[in-house]
Amino acid sequence: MSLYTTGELAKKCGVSVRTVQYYDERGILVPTDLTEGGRRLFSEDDVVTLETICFLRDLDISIKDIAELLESDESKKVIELLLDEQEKNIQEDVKRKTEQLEKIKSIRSALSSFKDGTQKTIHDISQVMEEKDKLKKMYKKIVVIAIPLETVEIVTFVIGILKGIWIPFFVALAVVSICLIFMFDYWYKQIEYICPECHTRFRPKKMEAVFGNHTPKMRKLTCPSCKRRIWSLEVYRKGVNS
Amino acid sequence: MSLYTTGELAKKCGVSVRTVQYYDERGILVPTDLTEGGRRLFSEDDVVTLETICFLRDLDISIKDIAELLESDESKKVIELLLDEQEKNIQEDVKRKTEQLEKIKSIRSALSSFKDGTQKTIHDISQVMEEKDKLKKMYKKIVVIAIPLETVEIVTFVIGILKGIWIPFFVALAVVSICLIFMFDYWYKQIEYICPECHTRFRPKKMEAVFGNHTPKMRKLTCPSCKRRIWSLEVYRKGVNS
DNA sequence: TTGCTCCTCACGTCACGTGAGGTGGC
DNA sequence: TTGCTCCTCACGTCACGTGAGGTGGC
Repeated sequence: MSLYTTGELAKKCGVSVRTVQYYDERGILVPTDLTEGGRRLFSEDDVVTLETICFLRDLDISIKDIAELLESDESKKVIELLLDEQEKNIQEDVKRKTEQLEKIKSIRSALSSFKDGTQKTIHDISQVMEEKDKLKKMYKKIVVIAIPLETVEIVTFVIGILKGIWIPFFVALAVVSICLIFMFDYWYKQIEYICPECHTRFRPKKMEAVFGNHTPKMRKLTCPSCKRRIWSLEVYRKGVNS
Repeated sequence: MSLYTTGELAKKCGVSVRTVQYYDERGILVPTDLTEGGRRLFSEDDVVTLETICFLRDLDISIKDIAELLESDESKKVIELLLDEQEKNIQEDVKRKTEQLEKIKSIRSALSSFKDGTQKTIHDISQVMEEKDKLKKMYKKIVVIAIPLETVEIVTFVIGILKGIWIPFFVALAVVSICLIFMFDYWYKQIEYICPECHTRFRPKKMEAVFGNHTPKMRKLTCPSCKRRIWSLEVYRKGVNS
């Protein structure tokens, strides 16, 4: 039976000498023997142990847990519990990191509308993103109400064409128009914009809010502070519903 | 302009007092003022700074990098570089963790064929999984060779049926049979099995290897050490091709 | 005898958490 | 005056890496 020195064992298993020493210190890889000079000597069994440790460490299982596992001989359940737990941990990590990746994407696209990269810019972007969910919820509400309204309009219009009865259409048109005005008001009360030039949060004039050129997240508006007409970022108004 | 104490600021931003103190220590959140008694006083600007820090920390950006970012005012490129780097890091992490999840799955399924949960069992499983890639490669080779052979057999068989010319079929059959014997030999030389009962690595008898009941990863074999006929795990033979 | 390996402290990493013991401020 | 908050050390966390200074073993 050949015995290995610390360095030999380390090389065989692809770890550092310090790591082997550390595992001894932590009590999970105790050398089979010591020389008179105090040097560690490891057996083939120790090689197996170290390989096992490396295998578990590759799964990011903590040394504490590995110690428990190695001590509690003959317990399948310990391993299974450990694997379950570790799986959960990793799944949560993956979820978190996936969200982070999404966030980074959003930041990049938001960043492109700002000219500078000041702290204020980053803060503005963080604000936009914080309140994104609230904005989304509001738009969902609007869509949920708008769809049946649109349906009624189309149906009454078709009736008008097919049967020549136009009264339902005009009644619907009136009702829908009133609803749209209310919805606009609802929306207008809950949003504001950030000027990417001077970082001011402002509310647009109603006319601009209605007719301004826009994308889902931005709108070409005149900033009341710096007076520039510029693509501004839509955000949920602070203080509403809190 | 209202000023915040450490505790107030911490509460407002949802962090601990100690964290605020630590950020001051690291120089990224220096209080606007100090009382005569040495207590920190933070302004509204400091709130913005802390919110920015929290936003960046949520992306696991290090305090060192945050410090650089906050100091280098007016530099969009710094942020973009940071985001790029962080994105890479996170993607690598996700990749690694996804692999870990796959591994855990495999371990669970391998574990089910063992009765105990000894260190040896874990080591056996680690060995099985280490050499999995090699096994897969070998099977790929076999399949790549087997598919054209099978095709030739089928084609010649069809020719036989349609045209009554059977000579090509029998010639092909002979050739294919010889190839299959060589392939079996190739396979047989590269694999061995682990007995889940006594943890012995062994090579099966040829007859059992041919006719033994099996799944892709296991085969019912007689362990030469403990003599039990048991579902054993297929592994790549140690020392081959190294 | 000369390199080389190995040994044991002991500090550094990273972003805080957690006391301890003392004090400011309402 | 009494709680409450805040202050500054200073140690602990986790799995090692990295010297320093000394020694074993071929």
